[in-house]
Amino acid sequence: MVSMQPSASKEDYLKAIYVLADEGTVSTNALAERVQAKPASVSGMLKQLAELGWVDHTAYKGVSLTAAGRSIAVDVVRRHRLWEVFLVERLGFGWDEVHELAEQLEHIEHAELMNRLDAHLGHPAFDPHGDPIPQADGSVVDSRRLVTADTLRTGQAATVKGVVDSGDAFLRHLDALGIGLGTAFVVSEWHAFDGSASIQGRGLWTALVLRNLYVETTG
Amino acid sequence: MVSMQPSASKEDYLKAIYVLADEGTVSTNALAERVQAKPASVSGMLKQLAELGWVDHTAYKGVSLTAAGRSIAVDVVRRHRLWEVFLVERLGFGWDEVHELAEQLEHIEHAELMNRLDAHLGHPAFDPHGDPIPQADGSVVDSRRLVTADTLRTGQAATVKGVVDSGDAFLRHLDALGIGLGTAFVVSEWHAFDGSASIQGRGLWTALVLRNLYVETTG
DNA sequence: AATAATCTTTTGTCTTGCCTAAAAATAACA
DNA sequence: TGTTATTTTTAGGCAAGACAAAAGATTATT
Repeated sequence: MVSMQPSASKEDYLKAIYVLADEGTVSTNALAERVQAKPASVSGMLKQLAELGWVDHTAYKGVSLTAAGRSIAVDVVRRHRLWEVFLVERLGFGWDEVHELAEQLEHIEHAELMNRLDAHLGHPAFDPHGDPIPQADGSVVDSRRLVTADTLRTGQAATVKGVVDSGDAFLRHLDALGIGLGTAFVVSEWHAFDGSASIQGRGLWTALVLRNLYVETTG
Repeated sequence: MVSMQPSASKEDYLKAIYVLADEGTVSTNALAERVQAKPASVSGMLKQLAELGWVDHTAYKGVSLTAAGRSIAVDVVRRHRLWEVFLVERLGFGWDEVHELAEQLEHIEHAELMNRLDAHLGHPAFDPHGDPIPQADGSVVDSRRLVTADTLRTGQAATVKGVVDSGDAFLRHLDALGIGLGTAFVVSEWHAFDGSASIQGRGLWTALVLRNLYVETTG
C-alpha cells in the first residue's frame, strides 16, 4: 500500500497535535488531556503514528508532526471548517451549534468532495467562528497578510483570497461579475455615497461593495 | 439507554433487508450475498438485531424487519438519497459517481441535518437515479400516485409533493412564486405556445412550467 | 420414509482498533 | 543524589465484526 487512510481516531490525534503545537513539541500529558484519554493510551498511539511516518517522537521528549502528518492534520481542519461554513451559510444552522456535527463530517475522506464543496461555497477564507480555512494545497493563510477589500486605497492592487460570508446572493453576484478566487484587480475609484468602488481586473471594469471580500495586497 | 444508535454496519444490514424484502422474509444466504459476508456472520448479526428489536428472526425460516427496524432502514435510504441529490444538484457530481460517497454520508446520524438538507434541496421526491426519497416521517411515496404536473388537465386540483430536479435556479423561482412542498393548486389554463400553465392556489395566480413538479392529484 | 443435498446456526477463534492499570524508566530539580 | 513528576512499557481488556468448521434443520429426491 502506498499511503493508507488514517482512522478517525488517528486524525483526531494529528489534529490535536497540530492545534497544540504552537511552539515545537507537544507533551504526552497535554495531548492526553486534549483527546480525552490516559497518557498510556497516547504513548501507544504515538508509537503507531511514528511508524506511519506522521509524527517525530523522541521518548520522554515530546512529539511533533512530520510534513506528512501536518498535511493530514491541516486537511482535517480544512474539512471541519468547510463543513461548518456549509452548515451555517447553506443550511441555516447557528454558528454555535455546528461544531459537533462538523466533528463527524470532517472524517469523511474524499478530496474531490471537499474541493467541490469549497468551490460551491465560493472559497471561504474563514469559518463561522472566524478561524482561517486552509487551502486545498495545505497552505494556511496568514491572517496578518489578509485584509478585507474595503481597506484598500485608490490605485492599490490586490488578489482575491476569499469571501467573508458565503451567502448565496453575494456569491452569485461575484460570479456574474467574473470575480473569483485568485482574481487580481486594481481599485480605480471609491464611491463615497454608497461605499462601493470601481475596480479593474483583466480589462474589465466593475463596481462592487468590497466589504465582503478578503484580499492580499500585491502593490 | 432509551434507544441506541445503530452502528454503520447494522444500518447496512437493515437497509439490505429492507431492499431485499419485496415479499415477506429474506434468507440468510441472500443477505450474506448482499452485505458481502459469510452466512455464519449474518446469523450472528441477525441474533443481535433481533435482540435489539429491529428484526423478527425465526431460525431457519428467514428474517423480516420490525416496525422499529423498518424505520431505521427507511431513514438510511432517505439519507443516502438526499445526499445523492445534494452531490449531483449542488456540487455537480455525475449521477453515476455519487453512490459510494453517499454510502459514507448516509451513516451520519443527525435528524436536524437531514431535515435541513431536505428543505435546502426543495424536498426532492426522487434521487438522481429516479428512486423515491422517503419523507422525514418515514412514509415512502407510492410512485404510482405521483405524476409530473405537466400531465394535469385543465381544472384539475393537485398538491405539490416534490421537484424533479433540485437545480438552484428552479428552486429560487418556485420560492419567488410562493410554491413549496404541500402547496395545493388548480390548473386554470394551459398555454400551448410554451408549455406553461396558469395555476391558482390560495388566491394567487401564476404561470409556471409544470414539467419539473411532482404532484399528487386531489380532484 | 430414508437418504441426500442444501441451508442455517452454533461454537470457538481471530483481527482490528483502541483503551487501561500497574510497573518500570526517564527526566527534572531541590 | 534523592525525590517527584512525567512518560513509556508491559500485559491485558473490551467491543465489533468476521470466519471456518462442525452440528443441526429443512427440503428435495428417490
